[in-house]
Amino acid sequence: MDLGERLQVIRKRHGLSQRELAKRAGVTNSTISMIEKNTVSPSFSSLLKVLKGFPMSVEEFFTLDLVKSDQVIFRAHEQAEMQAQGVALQLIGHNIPDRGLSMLKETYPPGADTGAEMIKYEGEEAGTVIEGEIELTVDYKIYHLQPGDGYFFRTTLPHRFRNLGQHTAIVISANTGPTSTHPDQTAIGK
Amino acid sequence: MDLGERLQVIRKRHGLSQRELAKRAGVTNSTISMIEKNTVSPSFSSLLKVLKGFPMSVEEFFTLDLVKSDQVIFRAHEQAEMQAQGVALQLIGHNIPDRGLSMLKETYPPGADTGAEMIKYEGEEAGTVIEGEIELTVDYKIYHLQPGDGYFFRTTLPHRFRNLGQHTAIVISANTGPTSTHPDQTAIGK
DNA sequence: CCAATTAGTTTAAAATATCAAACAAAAAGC
DNA sequence: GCTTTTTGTTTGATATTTTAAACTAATTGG
Repeated sequence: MDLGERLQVIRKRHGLSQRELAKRAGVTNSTISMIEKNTVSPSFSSLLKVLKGFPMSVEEFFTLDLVKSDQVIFRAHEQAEMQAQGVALQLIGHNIPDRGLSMLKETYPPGADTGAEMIKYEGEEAGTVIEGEIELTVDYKIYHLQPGDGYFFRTTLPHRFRNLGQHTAIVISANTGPTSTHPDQTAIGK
Repeated sequence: MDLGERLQVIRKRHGLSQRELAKRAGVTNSTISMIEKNTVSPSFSSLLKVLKGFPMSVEEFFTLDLVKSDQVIFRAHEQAEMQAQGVALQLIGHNIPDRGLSMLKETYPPGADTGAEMIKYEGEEAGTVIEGEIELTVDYKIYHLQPGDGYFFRTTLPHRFRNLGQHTAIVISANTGPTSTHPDQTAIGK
């Protein structure tokens, strides 16, 4: 954070000399000079006085972009950074259309069963198994999911979840669709 | 601009005592005390040191919203529990509009950071912490999430995830929106 | 060209911030 | 209850910033 440079750039942008800014701010010109040269580290009160000379808020002062940059490109840069900073992401579901979102943490005791397959309205559902094992039936095809496995399907297809194992199973799921706006129905409907 | 109050609120939000923050920042506790009581007006260098203790950038510090607003996170105990045929469901987010769905399993090593807050296109994001601790910033408000806690927010708000803890953190998240149709961008963009 | 103005820099007192340590008050253990 | 720990506050010594004024350099105008 080069405070001095920041102040100087902004001051010049306003077309003010050190003395002119100092006068408006109620400080001496030497103060401005030293701050800009980073000879001193101004007190917060002094900084406030100086900014009043523009005038400019503290937030604005610190968030002002000194270099003109393209917003889109800035985003791309941020995105690259994030991956470089060690965040590992596993995409479980992909290619999605339209609709609302609900996320559920589902705990399946041994033997639990969502019951006979049922059809929800237009929507999608994705999920991943956190703990235990789950049997998933979608469109009359049977899948066995273990921790780390994920799934994605259209809720227009008949589906069912069962825990046939000996231990409790935990699934984190999210689903979209008209029913999502009615949590109760969604929950029971699962 | 009540600098003292601002610092105090943010410090407490981070769950730090004056001494603890001082230690991390490399200043004395008396400095923190006096700044918070507005007894002194800290030098910019001191302020920088203090913010490093969080850590937090100056921009973020001054733009952070101090007031509590719309609920963004849903604590473990706040989440609606539902039972359907022996399946325990915890509703984490609710009331959702329209859009597609993507689900991610996100692994945050200690120190991981999604980087500067960024704004995605129209959409929503919900999630829950499976393991470890995560610091979530949404719309310049900070939340600390622990296993069982969940969150929900509009991706039009600037947001950021960080793991400030010593252990790996795992979050299951789902998000909707136009970007969801582009898995790569979505994944990295988080 | 030479004074007069304006620019930014530097210097030694005055004002202020920071540190180290002691203080008070509350919370946590026992 | 009592001690120990943790919290935030205060105080005198030290370090830093701020001022006021002098200084340099460049520019403007006559």
